[in-house]
Amino acid sequence: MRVSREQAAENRGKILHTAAQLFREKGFDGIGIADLMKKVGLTHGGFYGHFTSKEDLMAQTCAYAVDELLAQGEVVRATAKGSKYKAFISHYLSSWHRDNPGSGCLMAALGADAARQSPAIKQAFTQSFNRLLSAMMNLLPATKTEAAKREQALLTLATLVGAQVMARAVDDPKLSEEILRVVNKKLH
Amino acid sequence: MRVSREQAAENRGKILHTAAQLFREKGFDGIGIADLMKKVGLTHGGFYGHFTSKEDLMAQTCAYAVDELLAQGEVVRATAKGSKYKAFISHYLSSWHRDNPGSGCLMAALGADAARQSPAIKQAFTQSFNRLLSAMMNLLPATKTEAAKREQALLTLATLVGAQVMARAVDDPKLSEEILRVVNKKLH
DNA sequence: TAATTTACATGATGATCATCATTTATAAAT
DNA sequence: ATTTATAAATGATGATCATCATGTAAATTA
Repeated sequence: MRVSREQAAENRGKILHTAAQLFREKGFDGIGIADLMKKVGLTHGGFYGHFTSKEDLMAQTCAYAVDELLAQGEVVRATAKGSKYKAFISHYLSSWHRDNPGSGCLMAALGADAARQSPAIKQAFTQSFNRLLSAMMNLLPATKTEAAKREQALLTLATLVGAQVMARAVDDPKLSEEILRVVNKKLH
Repeated sequence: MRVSREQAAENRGKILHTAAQLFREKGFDGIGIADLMKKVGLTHGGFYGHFTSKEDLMAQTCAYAVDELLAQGEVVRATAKGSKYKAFISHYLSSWHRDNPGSGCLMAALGADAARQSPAIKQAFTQSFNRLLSAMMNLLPATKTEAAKREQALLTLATLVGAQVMARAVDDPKLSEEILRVVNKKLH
């Protein structure tokens, strides 16, 4: 049953949005095409009209997830009272972010997965990384040099990603909270 | 064909050692029992005499990998000229470590995977985390308080893990080197 | 030496997976 | 109004997976 052009485009967007969430929640290997499409509200057969393969979807999802993250970041940025940089750090290290990887940082959720994937996906991931890094640099005081901003953004991003990976991996709630709290404190 | 008790024990150890390597290289979902056993030099059927399930192996592998890491850490520690803490950081952020996740840090290789696994595995992972954290604290000057050592170890570990995850995920060799170099510089 | 135990091999099970050929229904084009 | 194009549904394909029942040969025990 054919649908309208706009309906098809909307379906394609839904696949990307749902994939961006499920991949981050369950990993690239943790979700299949059939389950993904069921969540979208379609059957698995229609998938290959929109994407040539699962790998194709994985690559496109990296870019899509960053689009969403940067849009989400604009909101945090607009509502921040004091330093936008510190507001971002606190937001990143929140327990909400820890408990909702599906709408959170791509690096923390899929960085380790991406490292094991094909060159095509690693390339898409690298572009996403560069976009996130640039966004972080823009939160830093304009008085600093570009080189200094880049170094600080790299260091801070590494710390944030590692903290969130560890906070999510451990079972002990107190330990998980401690990781987020201590890193948040040290980063301010 | 039955083998001797010691041969059986050695086989069990080989399974753990190989699993510890392959899981870190390919992720928990990236390697199957049949391929793992083939790498050990046995067939898949023998696996269930040593472990009750793949999940059982995953949990035991977490502890085993840390045993190896701590033994490996003793070597670095013994051969370090100056500060053992800084020697560890440089070793962690080396390109050798980036390119050999199979014998590297458990957190960086499997942290994101562990977050998605069953409580039993997250529990084993948490114990491994605590052991690694203690080992890091022991590298810090004895003059500091336990609380201060713990905070610094947590912060540094987060930064190291995040840096290695990112360095492995990106495709661009120069960018990957930059991440390791900048974080290494900032951490000294 | 004979009996027993058991580590591993073989082969099968059913589940899940990505992918694709075919069909169907409906939007778009004529 | 008729034709054409196509998005999605259906169902099948072969591959891979974890797990297990059974067989076998050799180590252990008696």
